Amino acid sequence: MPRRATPEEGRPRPSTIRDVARHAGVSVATVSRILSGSYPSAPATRGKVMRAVRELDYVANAHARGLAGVRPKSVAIVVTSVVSPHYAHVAQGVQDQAAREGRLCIVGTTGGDPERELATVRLLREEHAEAVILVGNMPADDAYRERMADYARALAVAGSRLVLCGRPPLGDDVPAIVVEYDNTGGAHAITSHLLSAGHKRILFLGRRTGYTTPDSRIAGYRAALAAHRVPHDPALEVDSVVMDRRDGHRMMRERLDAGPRDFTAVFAGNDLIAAGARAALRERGLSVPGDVSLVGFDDLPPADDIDLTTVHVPHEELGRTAVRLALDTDTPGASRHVMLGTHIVVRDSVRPNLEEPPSP
Amino acid sequence: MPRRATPEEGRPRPSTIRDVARHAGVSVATVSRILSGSYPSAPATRGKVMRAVRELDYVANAHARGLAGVRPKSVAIVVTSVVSPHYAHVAQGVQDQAAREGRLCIVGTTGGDPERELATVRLLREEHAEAVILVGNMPADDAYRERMADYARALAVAGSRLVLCGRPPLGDDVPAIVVEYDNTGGAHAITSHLLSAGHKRILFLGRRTGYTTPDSRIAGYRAALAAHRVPHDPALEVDSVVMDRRDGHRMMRERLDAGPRDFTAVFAGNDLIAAGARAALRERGLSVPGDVSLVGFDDLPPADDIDLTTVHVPHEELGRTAVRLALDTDTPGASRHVMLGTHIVVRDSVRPNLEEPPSP
DNA sequence: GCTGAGTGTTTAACCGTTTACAGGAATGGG
DNA sequence: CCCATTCCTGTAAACGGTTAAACACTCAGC
Repeated sequence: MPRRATPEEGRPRPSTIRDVARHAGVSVATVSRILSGSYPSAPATRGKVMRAVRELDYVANAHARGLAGVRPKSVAIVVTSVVSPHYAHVAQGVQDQAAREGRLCIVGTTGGDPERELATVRLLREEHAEAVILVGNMPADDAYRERMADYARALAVAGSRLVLCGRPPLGDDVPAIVVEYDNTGGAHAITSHLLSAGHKRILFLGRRTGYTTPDSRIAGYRAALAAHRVPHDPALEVDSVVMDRRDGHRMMRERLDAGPRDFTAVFAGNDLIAAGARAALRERGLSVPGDVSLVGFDDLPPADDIDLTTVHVPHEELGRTAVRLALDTDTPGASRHVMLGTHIVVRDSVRPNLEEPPSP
Repeated sequence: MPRRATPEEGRPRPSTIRDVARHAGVSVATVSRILSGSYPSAPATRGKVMRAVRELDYVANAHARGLAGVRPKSVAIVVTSVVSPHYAHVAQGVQDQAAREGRLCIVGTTGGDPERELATVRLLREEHAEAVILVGNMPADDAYRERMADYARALAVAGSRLVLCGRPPLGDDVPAIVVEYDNTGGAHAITSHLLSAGHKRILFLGRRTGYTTPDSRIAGYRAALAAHRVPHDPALEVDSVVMDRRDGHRMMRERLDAGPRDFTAVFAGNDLIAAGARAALRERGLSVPGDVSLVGFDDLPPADDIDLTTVHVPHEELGRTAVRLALDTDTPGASRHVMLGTHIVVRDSVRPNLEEPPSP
């Protein structure tokens, strides 16, 4: 007999539905039905049961319930890190919506390590969460797509749905939901903003070929240049590896040290890079926006502090939408795809370019 | 017969331990034992089972396992919000340690609402997580203590342990683990730092009576003043309600507008307040540290950006320690209490006070 | 008085694991 | 050659819920 608590040891045991039934003088089935509320019951019985529940401080055992075939009330989100503002905001949106729908939220971090991602998805598969939301930026190669498709199928079998957040869709045959936001459009809009202010030599800080988010942003940058008939100079695109503040500082410092300044504006691939670049500019005696105009992308905390004109990304809405779509049972197996809009936020980091007046 | 999937419908069903057993030609008990690894088994059998597991892509059902009496592999953390840097860092520490020990991490947010906290703890009680870590700042009144004690007892009955992070202990009779950090010591140290630089009129921004964290910080501030025999002027303590950047800006602006400046240094209750105060000072043409010295508390992202001398709080270690202690089964029911140290980080926001040279 | 409909409750099967106990096949000692 | 010992594997009983189906009861209609 695999009883954990033998009768003689006095360790208190959480009260079960059986205890409640006994206490209320009804059967366990009645208690279950009254608690789930999905069945008519006599007011008297209902009262007795509710009183017993209160008196015994009963809470259902989530595992027993899950085992009995009721979808567990939880969604999961997997991010690289919870301290990174973008992920934190998406996670907050997921939390909000999950709480609103009475769900718990499981959070997994991978630190960008595919092995840990695999291990996490495995654990989540065991958990049978309603949805597994993957948010983050991964190289968009075939191996990656294959892996995501595997996740999607495995999770679908376990009754969970996979939601890809801020990643490109996988194809209609893969049972996954995709919630994206418009990187290309945002980059196009803010590049146009700089171009309209007369800037023609715009340094792009943070190219990272093969990664979908930076790729889309630089595509918007190039498209805007083309639309304004401004020649595209590949030498103005600077590669980044980590896309953080330190790297922004490094890129800008190296650029300034490499020779005379050949740009009047800077488009940083995200706000962290912008913050780092701004610091490097100032160290070299260049003011923003006085000497150099600067824009970023993301509209995250540092942006407001340094008065940065940037592209607003609906981080929290991304998370909320992911949960809403995943929990929307109208279209069970369908693979859906939503694209959220972005828009520029004008602060005070751009000035008209006076160095080289537009030739008439 | 409550079968969900009737034979005719082709919806794939996750493979169970029974499928694996059948596939490998052994009994379910053997599979279970081999997978748990806690029992000797013949290499041949082991090979067959592992192959079946691979071929069927089997993962155990966490609910069935939990129900069968195995402690679920998950810890939970409850915070006000995941976008707030302090909580985010603590959560990151929890994540790290949890992942290191092969655990999943459930995160709940309350938005500071006691009702949501209650609801979350309830849901977590159902979940039977190994540990429930509560981090945050709540009014330290009797009602609150009573509620925490209730949580602790209820969770203990469900087999979970309550960990209070950055909150004061509840007493030895309550089965809770407490992980604190030294607010008073840090505030004392950084106030001394200002005093040593010759500042005697130090404005404290962010008093919030009744809340333990601000209370401890202001206690350190007062103690340092006393230790240096500098008179304590209550008019130099400014109350805050929300303790964020905006409020720091407001407090400083109102103070500067209210009359002539009667302080040479500012001790902000946290780095966000410091950032806001710094912005307000600059708007009034006062430079930091040229005209006014400024220090904060927490050592979170804005601090580095604005070169703020502040008190470092071991956020992530707080989270890691919480998990470690909770999972340490050497001392099962014991209520433990750990206090982590803090130390000041000197950057460039303090200058010696020249306005009023120390009288000899 | 009997049937039938309509309520409200109970009985019992089932979810997928773990594990105490029983059982069977080698192995070795006498 | 028999029996004790060791080693592995199988059987079956929990774990704590949900729910289809059977059942009891009340009351209306004929």
